[in-house]
Amino acid sequence: MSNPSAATPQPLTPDEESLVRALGQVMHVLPRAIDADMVGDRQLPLTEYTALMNLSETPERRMRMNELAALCHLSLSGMTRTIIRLETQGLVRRERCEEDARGWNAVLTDAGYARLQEAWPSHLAAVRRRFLQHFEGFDLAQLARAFQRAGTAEPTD
Amino acid sequence: MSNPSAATPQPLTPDEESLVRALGQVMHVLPRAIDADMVGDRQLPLTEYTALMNLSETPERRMRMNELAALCHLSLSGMTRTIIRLETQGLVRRERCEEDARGWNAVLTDAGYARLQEAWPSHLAAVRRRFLQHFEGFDLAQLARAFQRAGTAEPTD
DNA sequence: CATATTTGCTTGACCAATCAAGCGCCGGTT
DNA sequence: AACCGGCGCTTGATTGGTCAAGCAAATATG
Repeated sequence: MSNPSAATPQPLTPDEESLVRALGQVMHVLPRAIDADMVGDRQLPLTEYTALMNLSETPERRMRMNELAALCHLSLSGMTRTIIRLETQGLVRRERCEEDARGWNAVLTDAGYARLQEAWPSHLAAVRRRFLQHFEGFDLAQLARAFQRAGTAEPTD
Repeated sequence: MSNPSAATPQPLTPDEESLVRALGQVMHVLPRAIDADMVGDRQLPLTEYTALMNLSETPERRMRMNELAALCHLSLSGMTRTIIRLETQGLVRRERCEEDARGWNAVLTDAGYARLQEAWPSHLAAVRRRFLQHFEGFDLAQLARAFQRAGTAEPTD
């Protein structure tokens, strides 16, 4: 009767339950909404924006595919494909890596930088309006730390 | 010079910045991690689990495709396809709707209910371990309200 | 009451992501 | 210096979702 392996575990409290449901909703709605904003506004999908942005934050505006993929939360092959899309638009160029001929650098072109500058305010506004706005009065640093912990996935086992 | 339409908007504060980045990480990592836990543990992908769960919470264990799609954060066609997958496993059955012959009800079978019972603790544990755990000490109700606001997407315009 | 419009759902075409396999290049071993 | 396992990236196949078109039942309209 009190066999722990057969026992039904404690269910979530109502507050936990609503938080989990609300997070589910946000995870579904937010990226799509922001992407739609940016496409509608500047014709630049969120994935491509993210790639350009990460490149721009680097001193030489270039990065190895490896590292860029990680920063964009994309698999390596997903990153390859995104960069190809950007390359055909002339926003990025690929160069063989000097110190390792297997590697490639994605390099932000001037056109790419200009496109980013143009799209940046739109992204900023979307993030503010659709997300940050709803957290006024919260301790954002504390929240950020909690999310960083949750975002650091331990392997499944 | 002070032309507002040409002015660069205020960038995010460092705290805002890290919160946004951390949320991006979470949105990418969490669903995959929980899905992987459940598939590894119980062979039941998160999408299918969610459908079963929503059906089970209804008095007659049945629901119109419409409503179920909304609760599962899925498009209607995505829902159709998920239900078809569940149907071939015998976890769900489809019945014509009595009061409107265009409509269908997805009905949770006994096998489906059993499967859900079996998978439920695994889902619960994953949610606790990967998410809720990191928010001990937070005002969860307040957080939930903020996420509910953020999850209620106003149309893009 | 016949016809047009709308509604509920499925189907087809597509797309962006993933995983797995492949291809060169690297670097250590003998 | 020839080999060989590992690494960086791309390519091919598949998947799970979306949107748009289709179909049948329902409802509104003349």
